[in-house]
Amino acid sequence: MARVVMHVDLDAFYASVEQLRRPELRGKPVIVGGSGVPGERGVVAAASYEARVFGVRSAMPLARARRLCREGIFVPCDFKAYRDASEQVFQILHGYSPLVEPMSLDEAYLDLTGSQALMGQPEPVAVRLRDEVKRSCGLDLSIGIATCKLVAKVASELRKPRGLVVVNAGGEAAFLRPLPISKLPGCGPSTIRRLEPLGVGTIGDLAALPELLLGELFGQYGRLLHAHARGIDPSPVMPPGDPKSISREVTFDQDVLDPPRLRETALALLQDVGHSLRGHGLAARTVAMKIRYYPFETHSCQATLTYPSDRDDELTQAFTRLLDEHLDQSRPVRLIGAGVSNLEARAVQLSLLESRAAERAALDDRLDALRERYGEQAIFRGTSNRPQQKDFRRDDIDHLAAERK
DNA sequence: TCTGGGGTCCTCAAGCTA
DNA sequence: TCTGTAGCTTGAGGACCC
Ligand SMILES: [Mg+2]
Ligand SMILES: [Mg+2]
Repeated sequence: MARVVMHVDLDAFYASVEQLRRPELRGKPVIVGGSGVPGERGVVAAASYEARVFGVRSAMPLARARRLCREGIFVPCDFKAYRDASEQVFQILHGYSPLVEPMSLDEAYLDLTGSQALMGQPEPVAVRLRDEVKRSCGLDLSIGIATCKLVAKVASELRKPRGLVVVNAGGEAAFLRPLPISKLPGCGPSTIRRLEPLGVGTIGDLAALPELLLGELFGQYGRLLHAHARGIDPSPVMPPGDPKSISREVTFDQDVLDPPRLRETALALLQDVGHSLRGHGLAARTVAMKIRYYPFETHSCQATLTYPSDRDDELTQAFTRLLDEHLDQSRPVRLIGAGVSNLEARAVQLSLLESRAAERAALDDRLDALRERYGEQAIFRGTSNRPQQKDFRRDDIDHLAAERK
């Protein structure tokens, strides 16, 4: 049975939240970005549709946005406000499907497969959802509905703002065909640059290329690209899981050539990382440092601990080593960051459970070594029988058990 | 115009080992 | 016993997303 996947995306989210709580900003070109410090280095996080008329776009340096839009109202980011608004919206989303995959504060996939009897046809469901979010949160959103996540996402982006686009089963490839490859999620500047010389401008052009060629050019991603261009994307809607990495970084308003200050800044960031790590009940095996030197050259390095840790002292020790080894003290630093990855659930208390698990793992290693030396059938765990092994004793037992019935 | 911050996933190379 | 290799881990960098 074909799936019913919905992609929901709030329109100009941060800017809309600002206009919602400050009515004087409504109908005006609002540009959200930075932290509000004059002269800071920052980019546009969101622009209201009134500002977009001037050519202002997300990810554009604020300095450029100011030149493009002299009458723009520049507002610093307030993530707490956006998080609060986002939570309200997600409350509503959960009323429409038990399976919601958040992609960011302003975006989510909902799996509506099999909900027709309960909820009705997908399109009227989408209209109700849109109206409910508007009524109770005051925010506009766009919706795409299709048989897979990829096509649903392209659909939701197509008629923003307040768009609703449904792509019926079987119509995926035809829907994508005329669109420029830039609309395909995952197809960014670098991929576009490499496809251009092949004469690929539209998703249809891309779909026409042999899978082998794409595999040759783009490796694993090439095969995915080939499927995506045809509207094929079997990836399931997944509930949120544990984070895979946690990091904090800052770009200085002016480049810094002062090792003690860099160190203090970085260690404060790392403590924040540690705090978040413990908040998630996780421990990290890898500690990482990121540095961006003047003018814009980024380096990263990482070290793996012998065992996972969530303790500031241990993380700090590893991080300090990275800093001492890798910081080039002669170069001005633009950005510094700290992070952890290779995360695992924190061991419960200190002990039994954990040390037993470790013992078991060590035992497995020894058994594997013996098997390598003496053959697969040589040895098994005390409690386990040889799988599939014809063993007359077992046959007898099985036979008796069957007769006893 | 001068390039944020928080993530995810991929690639490639090198070392290790089953 | 030696050799070859497949697969994992680690580390650096890059593309991409919002
Ligand atoms: Mg979005
Ligand atoms: Mg959005």
